[in-house]
Amino acid sequence: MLLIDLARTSAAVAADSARLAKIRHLAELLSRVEPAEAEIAVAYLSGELPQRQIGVGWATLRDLPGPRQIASATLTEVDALFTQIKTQTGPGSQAVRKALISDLFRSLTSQEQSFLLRLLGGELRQGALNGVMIEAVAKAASVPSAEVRRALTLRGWLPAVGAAALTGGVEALRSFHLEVGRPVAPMLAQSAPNLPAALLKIGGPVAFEWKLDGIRVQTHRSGDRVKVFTRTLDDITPQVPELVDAALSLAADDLVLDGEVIAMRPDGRPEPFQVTAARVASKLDVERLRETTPLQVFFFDALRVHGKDMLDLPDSERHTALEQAVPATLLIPRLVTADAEEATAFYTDALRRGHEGVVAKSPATPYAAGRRGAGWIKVKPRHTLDLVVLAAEWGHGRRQGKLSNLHLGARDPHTGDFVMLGKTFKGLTDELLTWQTEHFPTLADGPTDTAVVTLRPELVVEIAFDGVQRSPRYPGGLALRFARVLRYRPDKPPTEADTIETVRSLLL
DNA sequence: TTCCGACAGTGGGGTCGCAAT
DNA sequence: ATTGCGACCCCACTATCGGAA
Repeated sequence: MLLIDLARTSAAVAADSARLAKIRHLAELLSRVEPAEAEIAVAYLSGELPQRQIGVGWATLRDLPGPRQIASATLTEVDALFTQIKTQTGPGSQAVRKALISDLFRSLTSQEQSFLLRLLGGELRQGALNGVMIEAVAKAASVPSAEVRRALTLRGWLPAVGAAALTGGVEALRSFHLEVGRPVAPMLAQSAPNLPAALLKIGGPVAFEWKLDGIRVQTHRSGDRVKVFTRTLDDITPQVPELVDAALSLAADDLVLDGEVIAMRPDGRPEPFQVTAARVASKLDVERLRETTPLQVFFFDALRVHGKDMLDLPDSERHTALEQAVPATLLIPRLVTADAEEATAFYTDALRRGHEGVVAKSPATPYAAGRRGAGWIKVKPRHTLDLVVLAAEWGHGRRQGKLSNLHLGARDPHTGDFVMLGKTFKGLTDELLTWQTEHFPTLADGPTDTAVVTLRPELVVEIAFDGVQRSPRYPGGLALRFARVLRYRPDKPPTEADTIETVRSLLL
């Protein structure tokens, strides 16, 4: 199949806003792809590469050659080139990558170029990713989408599942099993603003567990072989030897566990997320890091114990099996209750100990991997501050032509100036975006046709955020975590905005 | 007819390892 | 030695479609 076929389909998908129409376009193409190219087609049209990453980003994609008129590139050829690019390494490799990409682009039409630019840039922007592609695969292969979903849960990689469905139908999909050593799509949580809301969503008794601010880890053990995967199914086994040891210390030797790994201080309080993230990302001298920044693992779910798959069992049964297989020191604290007061005490205790919050779980739900079902609901405290808008950036994609990303500042009471604490584009409605775009030019302190439009510090905005972290980037050495807009405060003058000292006092 | 679950999109800060400067 | 880049860790929120109620 030709790349231009995919590029045309992608354009048609982007042009139709209805999901069912997108699915029709995708299914039409998938139903005529050769078996050998099925995985490539499913990958490209859902924004992935069969190679996952090939070391090419936006910087490499700048200043590429112009298009030609005739489309001739096949999927197989492009895929082979991407594999070649991925294998480049060592001095000079970046230049080779760039040369290979340039050669490819010289042979492409403008429609093919546009498609690959978005694909390699990681922003397909056709309104169809995994969720829509699952339906398209099901339609093209004439199989129920539930079968595709089930296989995807167990395999964790849609291009492989899609290719299996297209070439082998339901039978091929049913051959996917939980395989020890191969990661499963992790179950994700929804969020609720507070405990009562979480209790209400689930109803009946609820299992509450501490939410630790660390890194999600899926741990597989078969005999003396252990593998550890992140939320995005990347293998981090070499970086977490403590976790490998913990898994090997268990009596059960055929298991898959879900948990969180986190760096703990000697006094038992958790390190800030930055410390855990740096530790887990480090690949050099892990043995030394093990002493300076030890990791601890806390398991909260069991997908397989003693060789028995438990994904379809209710949470309460999985947890019973977990308790039997894992000592209490390796378990996340958990309380099952229907009582709001007990739940509140558990929550405040978790926060007092420095943790992020709690996750409320329905004892009845199976391990619904890969979907944010209502089975798990996270609850975290929310802080707010009144900050000053220092600048705004022009948006991209559906925010093209709108002033979007806000630069936020806190007041310095000594100088009267404002100290930048980060940016946010979250929480803005279309109405607010339109208002900003019309109103901000009247506040502009300079040109408005630049990427960043500087404003006079006159507008106060109420911002919600999860916490304060140390920043090497901003002048105050502080940044807000997960900042989002709640509302503008035209009633409040900037001289009454919150101060940098208030923000600093939140860094504990 | 209305409601609501699922999905895609829009990006945020921090950190690492590697290659280039 | 420092900078730029790609990748990946954490993540909130809104708009939209279309099936469920």
